[in-house]
Amino acid sequence: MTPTPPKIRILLADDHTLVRRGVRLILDAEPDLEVVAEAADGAEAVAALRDVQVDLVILDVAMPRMTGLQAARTIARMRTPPKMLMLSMHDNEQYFFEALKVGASGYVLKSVADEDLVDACRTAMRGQAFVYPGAMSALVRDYLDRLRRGESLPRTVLTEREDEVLKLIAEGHSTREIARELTISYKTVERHRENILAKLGLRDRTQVTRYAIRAGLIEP
Amino acid sequence: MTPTPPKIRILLADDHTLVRRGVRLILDAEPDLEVVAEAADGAEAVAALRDVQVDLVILDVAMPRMTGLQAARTIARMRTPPKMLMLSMHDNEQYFFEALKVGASGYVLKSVADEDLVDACRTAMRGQAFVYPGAMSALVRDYLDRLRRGESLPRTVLTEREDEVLKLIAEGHSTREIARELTISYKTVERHRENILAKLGLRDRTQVTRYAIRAGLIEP
DNA sequence: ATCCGAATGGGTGCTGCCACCCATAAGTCC
DNA sequence: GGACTTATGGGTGGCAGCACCCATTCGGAT
Repeated sequence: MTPTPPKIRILLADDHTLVRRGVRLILDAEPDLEVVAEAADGAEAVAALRDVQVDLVILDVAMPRMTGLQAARTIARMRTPPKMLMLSMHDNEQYFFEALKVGASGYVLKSVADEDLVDACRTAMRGQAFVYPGAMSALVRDYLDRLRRGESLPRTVLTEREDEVLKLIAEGHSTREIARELTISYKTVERHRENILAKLGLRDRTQVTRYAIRAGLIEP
Repeated sequence: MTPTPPKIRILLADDHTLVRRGVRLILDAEPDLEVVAEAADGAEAVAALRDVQVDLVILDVAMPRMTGLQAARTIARMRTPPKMLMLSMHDNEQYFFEALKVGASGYVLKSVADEDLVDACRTAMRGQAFVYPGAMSALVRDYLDRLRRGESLPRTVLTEREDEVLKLIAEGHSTREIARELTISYKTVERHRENILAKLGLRDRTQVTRYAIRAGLIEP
Protein backbone atom coordinates (compact mmCIF):
# COMPACT_ATOMS: atom_id res chain seq x y z
CA MET A 1 0.00 0.00 0.00
CA THR A 2 1.54 3.30 -1.07
CA PRO A 3 1.18 6.29 1.21
CA THR A 4 -1.56 8.67 0.01
CA PRO A 5 -0.41 12.25 -0.58
CA PRO A 6 -2.46 14.82 1.35
CA LYS A 7 -5.49 15.94 -0.58
CA ILE A 8 -6.32 19.54 -1.41
CA ARG A 9 -8.92 20.54 1.18
CA ILE A 10 -11.77 22.55 -0.35
CA LEU A 11 -14.54 24.75 1.04
CA LEU A 12 -17.49 24.98 -1.33
CA ALA A 13 -19.84 27.99 -1.10
CA ASP A 14 -22.97 28.19 -3.23
CA ASP A 15 -26.54 28.93 -2.26
CA HIS A 16 -27.97 26.22 -4.47
CA THR A 17 -27.94 22.71 -3.06
CA LEU A 18 -28.02 21.18 -6.51
CA VAL A 19 -24.93 23.07 -7.61
CA ARG A 20 -23.06 22.09 -4.47
CA ARG A 21 -24.12 18.51 -5.03
CA GLY A 22 -22.81 18.52 -8.60
CA VAL A 23 -19.53 20.23 -7.78
CA ARG A 24 -18.88 17.98 -4.81
CA LEU A 25 -19.41 14.84 -6.84
CA ILE A 26 -17.07 16.08 -9.54
CA LEU A 27 -14.31 17.09 -7.15
CA ASP A 28 -14.55 14.16 -4.77
CA ALA A 29 -14.09 11.85 -7.76
CA GLU A 30 -10.55 13.19 -8.10
CA PRO A 31 -7.82 11.48 -6.06
CA ASP A 32 -6.14 14.74 -5.04
CA LEU A 33 -9.23 16.83 -4.24
CA GLU A 34 -11.59 16.72 -1.30
CA VAL A 35 -14.54 18.92 -0.35
CA VAL A 36 -14.33 19.21 3.41
CA ALA A 37 -16.99 21.86 4.03
CA GLU A 38 -19.94 23.58 2.39
CA ALA A 39 -21.58 26.97 2.87
CA ALA A 40 -24.86 28.39 1.58
CA ASP A 41 -23.78 32.04 1.49
CA GLY A 42 -20.77 34.28 1.85
CA ALA A 43 -21.20 34.86 5.57
CA GLU A 44 -21.34 31.13 6.22
CA ALA A 45 -18.22 30.63 4.17
CA VAL A 46 -16.29 33.22 6.14
CA ALA A 47 -17.51 31.72 9.40
CA ALA A 48 -16.60 28.20 8.29
CA LEU A 49 -13.02 29.28 7.63
CA ARG A 50 -12.61 29.99 11.33
CA ASP A 51 -13.35 26.36 12.18
CA VAL A 52 -11.96 24.35 9.32
CA GLN A 53 -8.51 24.36 7.75
CA VAL A 54 -8.88 24.53 3.96
CA ASP A 55 -6.48 25.07 1.08
CA LEU A 56 -8.96 26.34 -1.50
CA VAL A 57 -12.30 28.14 -1.36
CA ILE A 58 -14.74 27.93 -4.25
CA LEU A 59 -17.13 30.89 -4.08
CA ASP A 60 -20.26 31.49 -6.08
CA VAL A 61 -20.27 35.15 -7.15
CA ALA A 62 -23.97 35.71 -6.49
CA MET A 63 -25.17 34.65 -3.07
CA PRO A 64 -27.67 36.11 -0.63
CA ARG A 65 -26.61 38.10 2.43
CA MET A 66 -22.96 38.32 1.44
CA THR A 67 -21.94 37.84 -2.18
CA GLY A 68 -18.95 35.79 -3.20
CA LEU A 69 -17.04 38.93 -4.09
CA GLN A 70 -17.69 40.47 -0.70
CA ALA A 71 -16.70 37.24 1.00
CA ALA A 72 -13.53 37.08 -1.09
CA ARG A 73 -12.52 40.54 0.10
CA THR A 74 -12.99 39.48 3.70
CA ILE A 75 -11.14 36.24 3.20
CA ALA A 76 -8.24 37.97 1.45
CA ARG A 77 -7.65 40.01 4.60
CA MET A 78 -7.04 36.93 6.74
CA ARG A 79 -3.53 36.19 8.01
CA THR A 80 -3.03 33.12 5.84
CA PRO A 81 -5.78 33.28 3.24
CA PRO A 82 -6.54 30.13 1.25
CA LYS A 83 -6.58 30.20 -2.54
CA MET A 84 -9.86 31.35 -4.00
CA LEU A 85 -11.77 30.37 -7.10
CA MET A 86 -14.85 32.30 -8.20
CA LEU A 87 -17.82 30.48 -9.70
CA SER A 88 -20.04 32.59 -11.91
CA MET A 89 -23.14 32.13 -13.97
CA HIS A 90 -22.22 34.79 -16.46
CA ASP A 91 -19.42 35.32 -18.88
CA ASN A 92 -19.00 38.90 -17.80
CA GLU A 93 -15.78 40.79 -18.10
CA GLN A 94 -16.58 43.33 -15.42
CA TYR A 95 -16.91 40.75 -12.72
CA PHE A 96 -14.00 38.75 -13.96
CA PHE A 97 -11.79 41.76 -13.26
CA GLU A 98 -13.56 42.29 -9.99
CA ALA A 99 -12.75 38.72 -9.02
CA LEU A 100 -9.06 39.06 -9.82
CA LYS A 101 -8.95 42.37 -7.99
CA VAL A 102 -10.19 40.89 -4.76
CA GLY A 103 -7.50 38.25 -4.93
CA ALA A 104 -9.14 35.25 -6.57
CA SER A 105 -6.88 32.88 -8.47
CA GLY A 106 -9.48 32.01 -11.04
CA TYR A 107 -12.88 32.62 -12.48
CA VAL A 108 -14.90 29.65 -13.65
CA LEU A 109 -18.27 29.63 -15.38
CA LYS A 110 -20.98 27.32 -14.15
CA SER A 111 -21.39 26.17 -17.70
CA VAL A 112 -17.86 24.77 -17.93
CA ALA A 113 -17.13 21.11 -18.30
CA ASP A 114 -16.14 19.05 -15.30
CA GLU A 115 -12.48 18.78 -16.25
CA ASP A 116 -12.13 22.54 -16.50
CA LEU A 117 -13.25 22.95 -12.93
CA VAL A 118 -10.80 20.31 -11.77
CA ASP A 119 -8.04 21.99 -13.80
CA ALA A 120 -8.92 25.32 -12.27
CA CYS A 121 -8.52 23.90 -8.77
CA ARG A 122 -5.10 22.47 -9.51
CA THR A 123 -3.95 25.58 -11.35
CA ALA A 124 -5.06 27.81 -8.48
CA MET A 125 -3.18 25.63 -5.98
CA ARG A 126 0.00 25.99 -8.04
CA GLY A 127 -0.35 29.74 -7.52
CA GLN A 128 -1.26 30.47 -11.11
CA ALA A 129 -4.26 32.31 -12.50
CA PHE A 130 -6.90 30.26 -14.21
CA VAL A 131 -8.78 31.75 -17.11
CA TYR A 132 -11.93 29.96 -18.02
CA PRO A 133 -11.77 28.53 -21.54
CA GLY A 134 -13.04 30.63 -24.36
CA ALA A 135 -12.90 33.86 -22.44
CA MET A 136 -9.40 34.87 -23.38
CA SER A 137 -10.38 38.24 -24.82
CA ALA A 138 -7.84 40.91 -25.64
CA LEU A 139 -8.78 42.75 -22.46
CA VAL A 140 -8.21 39.72 -20.29
CA ARG A 141 -4.94 38.89 -22.01
CA ASP A 142 -3.73 42.45 -21.48
CA TYR A 143 -4.74 42.35 -17.84
CA LEU A 144 -2.91 39.10 -17.18
CA ASP A 145 0.16 40.37 -19.02
CA ARG A 146 0.31 43.36 -16.74
CA LEU A 147 -0.11 41.13 -13.73
CA ARG A 148 2.85 39.08 -14.89
CA ARG A 149 4.96 42.16 -15.39
CA GLY A 150 3.98 43.30 -11.92
CA GLU A 151 2.41 46.50 -13.20
CA SER A 152 -0.19 48.24 -11.14
CA LEU A 153 -3.65 47.16 -12.12
CA PRO A 154 -6.03 49.33 -14.08
CA ARG A 155 -8.54 50.64 -11.63
CA THR A 156 -11.85 48.91 -11.41
CA VAL A 157 -14.82 51.04 -12.16
CA LEU A 158 -16.64 50.87 -8.86
CA THR A 159 -15.30 51.07 -5.33
CA GLU A 160 -16.21 48.56 -2.64
CA ARG A 161 -18.75 50.84 -1.05
CA GLU A 162 -20.32 51.65 -4.40
CA ASP A 163 -20.64 47.96 -5.09
CA GLU A 164 -22.54 47.52 -1.85
CA VAL A 165 -24.90 50.37 -2.68
CA LEU A 166 -25.28 49.11 -6.24
CA LYS A 167 -26.44 45.75 -4.99
CA LEU A 168 -28.94 47.26 -2.57
CA ILE A 169 -30.35 49.60 -5.23
CA ALA A 170 -30.70 46.72 -7.66
CA GLU A 171 -32.53 44.69 -5.05
CA GLY A 172 -35.20 47.35 -5.01
CA HIS A 173 -34.33 49.14 -1.79
CA SER A 174 -35.05 52.84 -1.50
CA THR A 175 -32.39 55.37 -0.66
CA ARG A 176 -33.77 55.66 2.86
CA GLU A 177 -33.65 51.90 3.40
CA ILE A 178 -30.09 51.70 2.13
CA ALA A 179 -29.03 54.49 4.47
CA ARG A 180 -30.51 52.60 7.41
CA GLU A 181 -28.96 49.32 6.27
CA LEU A 182 -25.46 50.76 5.94
CA THR A 183 -25.84 53.13 8.90
CA ILE A 184 -24.84 56.17 6.88
CA SER A 185 -26.71 59.30 5.91
CA TYR A 186 -29.38 59.55 3.23
CA LYS A 187 -27.23 62.10 1.43
CA THR A 188 -24.22 59.83 1.34
CA VAL A 189 -26.25 57.10 -0.29
CA GLU A 190 -27.43 59.63 -2.84
CA ARG A 191 -23.84 60.58 -3.53
CA HIS A 192 -22.82 56.96 -4.02
CA ARG A 193 -25.78 56.44 -6.32
CA GLU A 194 -24.79 59.48 -8.37
CA ASN A 195 -21.26 58.15 -8.75
CA ILE A 196 -22.55 54.74 -9.73
CA LEU A 197 -24.85 56.16 -12.39
CA ALA A 198 -22.09 58.36 -13.74
CA LYS A 199 -19.40 55.68 -13.78
CA LEU A 200 -21.56 53.05 -15.41
CA GLY A 201 -23.27 55.47 -17.75
CA LEU A 202 -26.75 54.62 -16.49
CA ARG A 203 -29.75 56.90 -16.10
CA ASP A 204 -31.79 55.58 -13.21
CA ARG A 205 -32.41 52.81 -10.69
CA THR A 206 -34.21 50.65 -13.19
CA GLN A 207 -31.14 50.44 -15.38
CA VAL A 208 -29.02 49.74 -12.32
CA THR A 209 -31.20 46.73 -11.64
CA ARG A 210 -30.76 45.36 -15.13
CA TYR A 211 -27.04 46.03 -15.03
CA ALA A 212 -26.61 44.14 -11.76
CA ILE A 213 -28.61 41.19 -13.03
CA ARG A 214 -26.70 41.09 -16.30
CA ALA A 215 -23.44 41.25 -14.41
CA GLY A 216 -24.49 38.40 -12.15
CA LEU A 217 -24.14 40.54 -9.03
CA ILE A 218 -27.65 39.77 -7.91
CA GLU A 219 -30.22 37.29 -9.05
CA PRO A 220 -33.49 38.33 -10.63
CA MET B 1 -34.21 -11.92 -12.60
CA THR B 2 -37.36 -9.83 -12.21
CA PRO B 3 -38.55 -7.76 -15.17
CA THR B 4 -37.68 -4.09 -14.75
CA PRO B 5 -40.61 -1.69 -14.95
CA PRO B 6 -40.13 1.05 -17.56
CA LYS B 7 -38.33 4.04 -16.15
CA ILE B 8 -39.60 7.60 -16.30
CA ARG B 9 -37.73 9.16 -19.20
CA ILE B 10 -36.52 12.67 -18.40
CA LEU B 11 -35.21 15.58 -20.45
CA LEU B 12 -33.05 17.91 -18.39
CA ALA B 13 -32.65 21.53 -19.51
CA ASP B 14 -30.30 23.89 -17.70
CA ASP B 15 -27.61 26.17 -19.03
CA HIS B 16 -25.16 25.30 -16.28
CA THR B 17 -23.22 22.13 -16.78
CA LEU B 18 -22.61 21.82 -13.08
CA VAL B 19 -26.31 21.91 -12.27
CA ARG B 20 -27.10 19.33 -14.95
CA ARG B 21 -24.36 17.15 -13.56
CA GLY B 22 -25.76 17.36 -10.05
CA VAL B 23 -29.35 16.76 -11.06
CA ARG B 24 -28.46 13.88 -13.32
CA LEU B 25 -26.52 12.12 -10.60
CA ILE B 26 -29.39 12.54 -8.18
CA LEU B 27 -32.06 11.29 -10.58
CA ASP B 28 -30.09 8.45 -12.16
CA ALA B 29 -29.52 7.06 -8.70
CA GLU B 30 -33.26 6.32 -8.48
CA PRO B 31 -34.47 3.00 -9.87
CA ASP B 32 -37.52 4.49 -11.59
CA LEU B 33 -35.96 7.64 -13.06
CA GLU B 34 -33.65 8.07 -16.01
CA VAL B 35 -32.25 11.21 -17.64
CA VAL B 36 -32.27 10.40 -21.34
CA ALA B 37 -31.38 13.82 -22.75
CA GLU B 38 -29.93 17.17 -21.77
CA ALA B 39 -30.30 20.66 -23.18
CA ALA B 40 -28.40 23.87 -22.47
CA ASP B 41 -31.23 26.28 -23.23
CA GLY B 42 -34.94 26.43 -23.98
CA ALA B 43 -34.56 26.22 -27.73
CA GLU B 44 -32.42 23.10 -27.45
CA ALA B 45 -34.98 21.55 -25.15
CA VAL B 46 -37.82 22.17 -27.59
CA ALA B 47 -35.71 20.79 -30.44
CA ALA B 48 -34.74 17.72 -28.47
CA LEU B 49 -38.37 16.86 -27.87
CA ARG B 50 -38.79 16.31 -31.59
CA ASP B 51 -36.17 13.57 -31.55
CA VAL B 52 -36.50 11.88 -28.21
CA GLN B 53 -39.55 10.43 -26.50
CA VAL B 54 -39.65 11.70 -22.92
CA ASP B 55 -42.20 11.57 -20.12
CA LEU B 56 -40.99 14.52 -18.09
CA VAL B 57 -39.11 17.73 -18.86
CA ILE B 58 -37.19 19.55 -16.15
CA LEU B 59 -36.71 23.17 -17.18
CA ASP B 60 -34.53 25.78 -15.57
CA VAL B 61 -36.54 28.99 -15.46
CA ALA B 62 -33.67 31.27 -16.45
CA MET B 63 -31.82 30.18 -19.56
CA PRO B 64 -30.25 32.10 -22.43
CA ARG B 65 -31.91 32.43 -25.85
CA MET B 66 -35.20 30.93 -24.72
CA THR B 67 -36.10 30.92 -21.05
CA GLY B 68 -37.68 27.96 -19.35
CA LEU B 69 -41.02 29.74 -19.19
CA GLN B 70 -40.94 30.52 -22.88
CA ALA B 71 -39.98 26.94 -23.65
CA ALA B 72 -42.79 25.66 -21.42
CA ARG B 73 -45.33 27.72 -23.36
CA THR B 74 -44.09 26.20 -26.59
CA ILE B 75 -44.02 22.67 -25.22
CA ALA B 76 -47.54 23.00 -23.78
CA ARG B 77 -48.83 23.57 -27.32
CA MET B 78 -47.54 20.20 -28.56
CA ARG B 79 -50.04 17.44 -29.37
CA THR B 80 -48.99 15.17 -26.50
CA PRO B 81 -46.96 17.38 -24.22
CA PRO B 82 -44.82 15.70 -21.57
CA LYS B 83 -45.14 16.68 -17.91
CA MET B 84 -43.12 19.72 -16.99
CA LEU B 85 -41.23 20.65 -13.85
CA MET B 86 -39.74 24.11 -13.42
CA LEU B 87 -36.40 24.54 -11.69
CA SER B 88 -35.87 27.93 -10.15
CA MET B 89 -33.26 29.75 -8.18
CA HIS B 90 -35.81 31.83 -6.33
CA ASP B 91 -38.58 31.31 -3.88
CA ASN B 92 -40.87 33.77 -5.58
CA GLU B 93 -44.60 33.63 -5.64
CA GLN B 94 -45.15 35.53 -8.89
CA TYR B 95 -42.74 33.33 -10.69
CA PHE B 96 -44.42 30.30 -9.27
CA PHE B 97 -47.77 31.43 -10.66
CA GLU B 98 -46.19 32.07 -14.05
CA ALA B 99 -44.97 28.50 -14.02
CA LEU B 100 -48.38 27.04 -13.22
CA LYS B 101 -49.98 29.32 -15.77
CA VAL B 102 -47.84 27.97 -18.59
CA GLY B 103 -48.79 24.42 -17.66
CA ALA B 104 -46.01 23.18 -15.43
CA SER B 105 -46.82 20.47 -12.90
CA GLY B 106 -44.38 21.68 -10.33
CA TYR B 107 -41.96 24.28 -9.20
CA VAL B 108 -38.76 23.24 -7.48
CA LEU B 109 -36.08 25.43 -5.97
CA LYS B 110 -32.44 24.78 -6.72
CA SER B 111 -31.80 24.97 -3.03
CA VAL B 112 -34.05 22.01 -2.23
CA ALA B 113 -32.78 18.74 -0.91
CA ASP B 114 -32.23 15.83 -3.27
CA GLU B 115 -35.26 13.88 -2.09
CA ASP B 116 -37.60 16.76 -2.79
CA LEU B 117 -36.55 16.83 -6.40
CA VAL B 118 -37.12 13.10 -6.74
CA ASP B 119 -40.51 13.47 -5.04
CA ALA B 120 -41.41 16.27 -7.41
CA CYS B 121 -40.68 14.06 -10.43
CA ARG B 122 -42.88 11.24 -9.17
CA THR B 123 -45.67 13.60 -8.10
CA ALA B 124 -45.67 15.30 -11.49
CA MET B 125 -45.87 11.95 -13.27
CA ARG B 126 -48.92 11.02 -11.19
CA GLY B 127 -50.57 14.10 -12.65
CA GLN B 128 -50.53 16.04 -9.41
CA ALA B 129 -49.08 19.45 -8.74
CA PHE B 130 -45.92 19.60 -6.71
CA VAL B 131 -45.40 22.51 -4.41
CA TYR B 132 -41.90 22.93 -3.14
CA PRO B 133 -41.72 22.51 0.61
CA GLY B 134 -42.18 25.55 2.74
CA ALA B 135 -43.87 27.60 0.05
CA MET B 136 -47.43 26.62 0.74
CA SER B 137 -48.71 30.13 1.21
CA ALA B 138 -52.40 30.97 1.39
CA LEU B 139 -52.28 32.28 -2.16
CA VAL B 140 -50.77 29.11 -3.52
CA ARG B 141 -53.17 26.93 -1.60
CA ASP B 142 -56.14 28.87 -2.91
CA TYR B 143 -54.87 28.65 -6.46
CA LEU B 144 -54.33 24.90 -6.28
CA ASP B 145 -57.76 24.39 -4.69
CA ARG B 146 -59.40 26.12 -7.60
CA LEU B 147 -57.38 24.04 -10.02
CA ARG B 148 -58.56 20.86 -8.29
CA ARG B 149 -62.19 21.94 -8.40
CA GLY B 150 -61.76 22.40 -12.10
CA GLU B 151 -62.55 26.08 -11.99
CA SER B 152 -61.31 27.75 -15.09
CA LEU B 153 -58.64 30.12 -13.95
CA PRO B 154 -56.17 30.34 -16.78
CA ARG B 155 -56.97 34.04 -16.55
CA THR B 156 -53.88 36.07 -16.70
CA VAL B 157 -53.27 38.38 -13.83
CA LEU B 158 -52.44 41.21 -16.14
CA THR B 159 -54.41 42.38 -19.15
CA GLU B 160 -52.79 42.60 -22.56
CA ARG B 161 -52.33 46.33 -22.34
CA GLU B 162 -50.85 46.06 -18.88
CA ASP B 163 -48.40 43.47 -20.19
CA GLU B 164 -47.28 45.92 -22.86
CA VAL B 165 -46.77 48.68 -20.33
CA LEU B 166 -45.05 46.26 -17.96
CA LYS B 167 -42.46 45.38 -20.59
CA LEU B 168 -41.79 49.01 -21.46
CA ILE B 169 -41.39 49.96 -17.81
CA ALA B 170 -39.04 47.04 -17.25
CA GLU B 171 -36.95 48.10 -20.22
CA GLY B 172 -36.25 51.34 -18.45
CA HIS B 173 -38.58 53.66 -20.33
CA SER B 174 -40.08 56.61 -18.48
CA THR B 175 -43.81 57.19 -18.25
CA ARG B 176 -43.55 59.94 -20.85
CA GLU B 177 -41.67 57.71 -23.29
CA ILE B 178 -44.20 54.93 -22.88
CA ALA B 179 -47.07 57.33 -23.54
CA ARG B 180 -45.41 58.42 -26.77
CA GLU B 181 -44.64 54.82 -27.76
CA LEU B 182 -48.22 53.63 -27.26
CA THR B 183 -49.78 56.89 -28.45
CA ILE B 184 -51.86 57.28 -25.33
CA SER B 185 -51.89 59.89 -22.58
CA TYR B 186 -49.32 60.16 -19.82
CA LYS B 187 -52.10 59.73 -17.28
CA THR B 188 -53.29 56.50 -18.84
CA VAL B 189 -49.81 55.04 -18.61
CA GLU B 190 -49.73 56.07 -14.98
CA ARG B 191 -53.04 54.30 -14.40
CA HIS B 192 -51.79 51.11 -16.05
CA ARG B 193 -48.66 51.28 -13.98
CA GLU B 194 -50.68 51.68 -10.80
CA ASN B 195 -52.75 48.63 -11.69
CA ILE B 196 -49.65 46.61 -12.48
CA LEU B 197 -48.01 47.47 -9.17
CA ALA B 198 -51.19 46.69 -7.26
CA LYS B 199 -51.88 43.40 -9.04
CA LEU B 200 -48.36 42.09 -8.72
CA GLY B 201 -47.82 43.46 -5.24
CA LEU B 202 -44.78 45.45 -6.27
CA ARG B 203 -43.64 48.81 -4.98
CA ASP B 204 -41.87 50.56 -7.80
CA ARG B 205 -40.33 50.37 -11.26
CA THR B 206 -37.20 48.68 -10.04
CA GLN B 207 -39.17 45.72 -8.79
CA VAL B 208 -41.12 45.67 -12.04
CA THR B 209 -37.84 45.27 -13.87
CA ARG B 210 -36.80 42.29 -11.77
CA TYR B 211 -40.22 40.73 -12.10
CA ALA B 212 -40.19 40.99 -15.88
CA ILE B 213 -36.73 39.49 -16.11
CA ARG B 214 -37.68 36.64 -13.79
CA ALA B 215 -40.82 35.97 -15.78
CA GLY B 216 -38.84 35.85 -19.00
CA LEU B 217 -40.73 38.79 -20.46
CA ILE B 218 -37.59 40.73 -21.27
CA GLU B 219 -33.88 40.01 -21.45
CA PRO B 220 -31.60 41.43 -18.74
C1' DA C 1 4.61 67.30 2.61
C1' DT C 2 1.43 67.09 -0.69
C1' DC C 3 -1.96 65.54 -3.56
C1' DC C 4 -5.66 62.36 -4.69
C1' DG C 5 -9.30 59.18 -4.12
C1' DA C 6 -12.72 57.29 -1.13
C1' DA C 7 -16.14 58.02 2.15
C1' DT C 8 -18.76 60.94 4.61
C1' DG C 9 -22.53 64.65 4.80
C1' DG C 10 -25.30 69.15 3.62
C1' DG C 11 -28.31 72.41 0.53
C1' DT C 12 -31.39 73.45 -3.42
C1' DG C 13 -34.34 72.66 -7.07
C1' DC C 14 -36.53 70.17 -10.87
C1' DT C 15 -38.87 66.33 -12.47
C1' DG C 16 -40.80 61.83 -12.17
C1' DC C 17 -43.01 58.42 -9.64
C1' DC C 18 -46.76 56.99 -7.06
C1' DA C 19 -51.26 57.15 -4.40
C1' DC C 20 -55.34 58.84 -3.87
C1' DC C 21 -59.52 61.11 -6.05
C1' DC C 22 -62.62 61.51 -10.23
C1' DA C 23 -65.01 60.32 -14.98
C1' DT C 24 -66.57 58.09 -19.79
C1' DA C 25 -66.95 54.86 -23.92
C1' DA C 26 -66.99 50.16 -25.44
C1' DG C 27 -67.34 45.57 -24.80
C1' DT C 28 -68.92 41.03 -22.25
C1' DC C 29 -71.58 38.20 -19.36
C1' DC C 30 -75.76 36.65 -17.18
C1' DG D 1 -80.82 45.91 -18.74
C1' DG D 2 -77.59 46.01 -15.28
C1' DA D 3 -73.11 44.47 -13.60
C1' DC D 4 -68.59 44.06 -14.72
C1' DT D 5 -64.10 44.72 -17.10
C1' DT D 6 -60.95 47.19 -19.97
C1' DA D 7 -59.03 51.13 -21.80
C1' DT D 8 -59.08 55.69 -21.75
C1' DG D 9 -58.23 60.33 -19.48
C1' DG D 10 -58.02 64.28 -15.71
C1' DG D 11 -56.59 66.51 -10.99
C1' DT D 12 -53.90 66.96 -6.80
C1' DG D 13 -50.39 66.20 -3.54
C1' DG D 14 -46.41 64.05 -1.40
C1' DC D 15 -42.26 62.13 -1.54
C1' DA D 16 -38.28 60.10 -4.09
C1' DG D 17 -34.92 60.25 -7.40
C1' DC D 18 -31.56 62.78 -9.64
C1' DA D 19 -28.34 66.83 -10.81
C1' DC D 20 -25.60 70.28 -9.41
C1' DC D 21 -23.42 72.88 -5.88
C1' DC D 22 -20.64 72.65 -1.48
C1' DA D 23 -17.41 70.78 2.52
C1' DT D 24 -14.45 67.52 5.80
C1' DT D 25 -11.73 63.52 7.12
C1' DC D 26 -8.55 59.89 6.29
C1' DG D 27 -5.24 57.01 4.20
C1' DG D 28 -2.16 55.86 0.56
C1' DA D 29 0.86 57.20 -3.24
C1' DT D 30 4.51 60.27 -5.10
